[in-house]
Amino acid sequence: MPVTSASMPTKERILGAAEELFARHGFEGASLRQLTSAAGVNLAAVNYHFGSKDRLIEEVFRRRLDQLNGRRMAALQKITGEPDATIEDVLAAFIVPALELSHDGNGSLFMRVLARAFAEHDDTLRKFLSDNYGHVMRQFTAEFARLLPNLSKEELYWRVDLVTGALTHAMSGFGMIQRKSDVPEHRHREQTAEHLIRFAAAGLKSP
Amino acid sequence: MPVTSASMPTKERILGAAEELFARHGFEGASLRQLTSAAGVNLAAVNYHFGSKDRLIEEVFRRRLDQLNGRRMAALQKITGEPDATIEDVLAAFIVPALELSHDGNGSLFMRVLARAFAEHDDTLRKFLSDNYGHVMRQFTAEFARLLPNLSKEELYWRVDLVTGALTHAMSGFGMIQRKSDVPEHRHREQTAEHLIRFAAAGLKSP
DNA sequence: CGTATCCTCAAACGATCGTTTGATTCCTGA
DNA sequence: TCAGGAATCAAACGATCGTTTGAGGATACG
Repeated sequence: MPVTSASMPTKERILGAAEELFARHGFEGASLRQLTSAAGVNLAAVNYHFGSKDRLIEEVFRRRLDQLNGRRMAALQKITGEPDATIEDVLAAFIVPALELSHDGNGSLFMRVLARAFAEHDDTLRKFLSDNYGHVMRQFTAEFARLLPNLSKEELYWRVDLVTGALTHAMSGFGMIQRKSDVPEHRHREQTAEHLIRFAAAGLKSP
Repeated sequence: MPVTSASMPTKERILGAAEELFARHGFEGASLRQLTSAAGVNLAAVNYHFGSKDRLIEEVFRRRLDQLNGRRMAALQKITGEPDATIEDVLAAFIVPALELSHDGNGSLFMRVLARAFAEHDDTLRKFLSDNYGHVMRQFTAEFARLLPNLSKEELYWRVDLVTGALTHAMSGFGMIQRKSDVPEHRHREQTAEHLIRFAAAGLKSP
């Protein structure tokens, strides 16, 4: 199934509408009829281009996570060499790419989709995410382990999990992450990153 | 302990099955036919006893939150008088009742339902929770503000929100909260509380 | 031009959804 | 004992779900 230039707009429009409606109403709550109507395409287009609703869901994740986790891994790579890297550096490698995504186009909607994926305990979806992107979390956890040698493995998993929960919660839009009108966007993003990193670092390093 | 039992009244059996299926498949994902079948009651029983599916959802929350937030407020009340209360004390008042619920009957399933409610941005459900239980979070936030006078209001909301996210995430069962077989349950609950409180306190008090 | 391929479209498929109905059974109070 | 409300039941309601179909339009290449 070659991707022609004519088919690309339709696929992109479906993915965009899917991201928004999945964020707003959940995977089961958003119907293909709502979705294709919002995208301005025919109902059958989803099954034609993606095969099924489940495969569409996977593509929504793939489109954002390939980029997001690519940037995360690239940022982490620069640190692993440095002998004087800090917890804050590793956290920045994890958080900053997500904040860049949040302020780029409809990326913030995707963070809400991601939060839903955590809340869903759907095995198929969890396996898909684990298979394709589990290595990223493992890599970051390994780096945290290197920088926190005093922590037992159990204690480390605990804290990484708590940090993950806090960040997912915050970045999916529950939090106070709202830019004041007199603060330029890139400055706001820096401030948000500082907040999250300071909080998470304190939790990780707690005695 | 089974979620439902033939000896229980119909309303209780429905509520138990609803809690389990809402936790597992979400509010839209769990159908009344699955639900009533699991509860061993007739399909029409939900609409007869609760009026509608939405009202059933509210009752699932009310049954647990009345008890949970009652205990939280009682615990907080004991602290507000004490002049030498600590952040850790306030966090304990918030966390320990939730952990007691998690280890009591099917309370842990309810924490997953609660996590879903956070992920859903459904306005009706959020308004219901805010109207009925919003005063609890406001009371705790006020107490944090008293014990952290250096923090700006904005900074405080930030950190309280991050703590909420971490705890919701952890207590809904993603985390490593699994008791080892050689640790008695009440001791495991104490250890879990210590973990959560230490992490959250460090985040709240971070410089 | 003709034809092969990609794509779109309206329509329909069977399944399942939340809800309602009306009859029937159960149980209690007088 | 028996009347009457409470509770349960099978069945059906209209609506909506994800998916499939087959015809027709669009486009590129010989």
